[in-house]
Amino acid sequence: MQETFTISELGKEFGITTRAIRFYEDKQLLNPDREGKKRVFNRSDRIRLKLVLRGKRLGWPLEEIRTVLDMYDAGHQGELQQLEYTCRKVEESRTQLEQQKRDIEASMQDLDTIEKRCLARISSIKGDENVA
Amino acid sequence: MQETFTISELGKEFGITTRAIRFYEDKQLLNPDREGKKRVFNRSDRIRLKLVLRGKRLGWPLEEIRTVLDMYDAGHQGELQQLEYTCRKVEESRTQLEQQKRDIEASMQDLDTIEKRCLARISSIKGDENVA
DNA sequence: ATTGACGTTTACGTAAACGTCAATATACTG
DNA sequence: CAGTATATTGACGTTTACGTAAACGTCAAT
Repeated sequence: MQETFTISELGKEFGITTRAIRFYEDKQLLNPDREGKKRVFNRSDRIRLKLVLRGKRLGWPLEEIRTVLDMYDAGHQGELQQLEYTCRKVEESRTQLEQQKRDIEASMQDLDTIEKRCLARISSIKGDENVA
Repeated sequence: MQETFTISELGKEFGITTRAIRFYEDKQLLNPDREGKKRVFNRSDRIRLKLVLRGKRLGWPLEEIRTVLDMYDAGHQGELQQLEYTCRKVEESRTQLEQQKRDIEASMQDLDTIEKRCLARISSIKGDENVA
């Protein structure tokens, strides 16, 4: 595995545009090094980008993704105040994830119902075809 | 439980504005009856609205929510073509939900890690306080 | 008769999350 | 050394999902 990555390498790997990556940096989600003017992403930057995309798949706004990313760092250094704040944020995120999980379960069940109805109707149509 | 609902009743119940509800109607997510010009929502409209909000919590765009809502109806009536199309759409949604579920599990684990680190640091700080 | 609570449509405003140029620099490549 | 590829920073455009008035109708209660 490489040590560093260019912006277009990461774009290709994750199927996003370089514009998007620069936008994430602008929004403080990423903070790559520079060689001259060029961005140089290390492995940790790449992981952060992965986390951004995971957050996106869960429908989180970038602002919220940023606070989660910040929690990763905040766990290491910081004062008591900060650490306790982070703990509360962790709880909030957990609550939200649990809600999303329930929503997924419910949606899955609904999909099952829909599919069963569809398959039943399909086989009834095909059955009629055979009868006719 | 009431038979019908006004727009503001539903807004209050679900904590959204009437503007949002009208917007959902405009985007074909809802189709309430009218008494004169006034919208009259029945129980099924209310359930559709619930489904809309569930979709929103999962981060789906309204357009996608609409196709899911359409699947609920498409299961009942329609021709073979339509039914098979719906089945494929069901599969797509299932795949996406499974991805989201994986993302939630991963996020949960990350939150655990973060919290443990935080609690460890907190107790170490408080411990130092006692020692000092 | 008017006030207040609710409803309507029309229309412009806005924040988020990029897309899409344009102009420019830098690097390697034949 | 010209050409091609890749990078940069603006800056304006676009889509989604509403917010926010404005201007008006309706109906019950004071």
